[in-house]
Amino acid sequence: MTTSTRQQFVLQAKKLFAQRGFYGTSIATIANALGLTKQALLHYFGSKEKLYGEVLLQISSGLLTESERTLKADHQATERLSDLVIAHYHLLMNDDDSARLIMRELLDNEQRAEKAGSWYLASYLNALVDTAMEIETIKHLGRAQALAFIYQLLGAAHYFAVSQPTLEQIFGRALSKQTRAGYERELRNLISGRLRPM
Amino acid sequence: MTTSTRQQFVLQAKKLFAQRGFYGTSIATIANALGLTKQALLHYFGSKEKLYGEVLLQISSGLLTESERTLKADHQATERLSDLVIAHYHLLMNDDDSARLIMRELLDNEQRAEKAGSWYLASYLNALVDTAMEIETIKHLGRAQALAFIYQLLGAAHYFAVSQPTLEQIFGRALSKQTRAGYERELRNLISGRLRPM
DNA sequence: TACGATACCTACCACATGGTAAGCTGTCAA
DNA sequence: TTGACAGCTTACCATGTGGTAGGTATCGTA
Repeated sequence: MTTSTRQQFVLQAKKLFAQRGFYGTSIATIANALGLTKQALLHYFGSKEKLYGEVLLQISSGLLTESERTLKADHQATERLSDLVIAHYHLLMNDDDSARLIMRELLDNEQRAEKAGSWYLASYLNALVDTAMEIETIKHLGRAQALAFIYQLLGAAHYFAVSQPTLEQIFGRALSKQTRAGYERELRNLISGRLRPM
Repeated sequence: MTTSTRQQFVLQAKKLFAQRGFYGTSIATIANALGLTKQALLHYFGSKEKLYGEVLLQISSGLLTESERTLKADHQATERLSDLVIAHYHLLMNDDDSARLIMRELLDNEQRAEKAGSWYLASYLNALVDTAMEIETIKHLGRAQALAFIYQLLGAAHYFAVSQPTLEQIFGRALSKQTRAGYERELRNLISGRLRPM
């Protein structure tokens, strides 16, 4: 199966935007990576911003549908929450371009309020907080506190996903690999530890 | 007390680099913000890269000395770890330019391996892991697992610090403020929950 | 008073950038 | 057979970029 040229542009752009950021990536670079000229790119997308928007859109809808799948499972709230976070973690680890791009979007959000950065996070966060509020240990603390808890878990996952190259640079291949191997378990420990009655 | 022009450049650059990233910020913009021309900037720093390096250096040494202060307290390892993480959290929240810039550095690390991104993290992480290894609950899991745990805490702090504008955009002023207010407590809950014997 | 250094400035440059205009080529429906 | 359109191309352009060269004004010091 051959991917359409248009889609190839989106994929290539995603990779490069994730690596070097929006300003650090020229449309010429993207196009040349596909053996085309930047005018071909402009032919499809009209402008750099629009291409970027398309990339964001695809990432967001991808994450959204992926997470909806996990949301359907009807375990206990405690388990479900744990599963959701872990699923999110794996998603980010398996698609580090997305992970990086979202993180960048988080940073740039003030400036170029593409606002597409909020989208997926918004609905996703709400779903997670709802789930957390079903749990006794959390419920009585109120929604703001539940959000804080959820956000810590996402942060723990996302930050790690984005840090792989740095960690390898600091600690070397061996230790960082080992850490990666045990990260999910540690994440579960963190969650279950917090959710046990105090 | 008046800050030297040179130092004003560093501060202004820090702010702009944090907001728009390295490529998104031109030296002309930085200089104009101080009512000077870019040649004045080049006079002091020679090149954009060097200015950036200086910014990173100051941030790193700032965080380093700040954290060393906290490291000296001779509580129990458990408390000390908690205090260290909380201190780090406050640091990032009070200096969000630093928080953002470091996060960007984490993302760009592969590319422009300024490597100054590792610096502070390296020694800091090691100190934290050492502390964690003094705790029974963690010790027997080994160093890699301890690192995972530590990294989750830092992620929880750093990710949140960097997300303020986005969160406000999603949840509005009221709830996000409330969440911010309870975040430290929740962070403590997370840590103590994990450190209790299973 | 002369000298050198510091702190800037104007002028300039080569090059990369995002984008426009216009054209060429193949496909496919009328 | 023609005409429209998709999918590109070359040519071109205005603007912004980091950086160089060379100047001027100010000031502490010999």
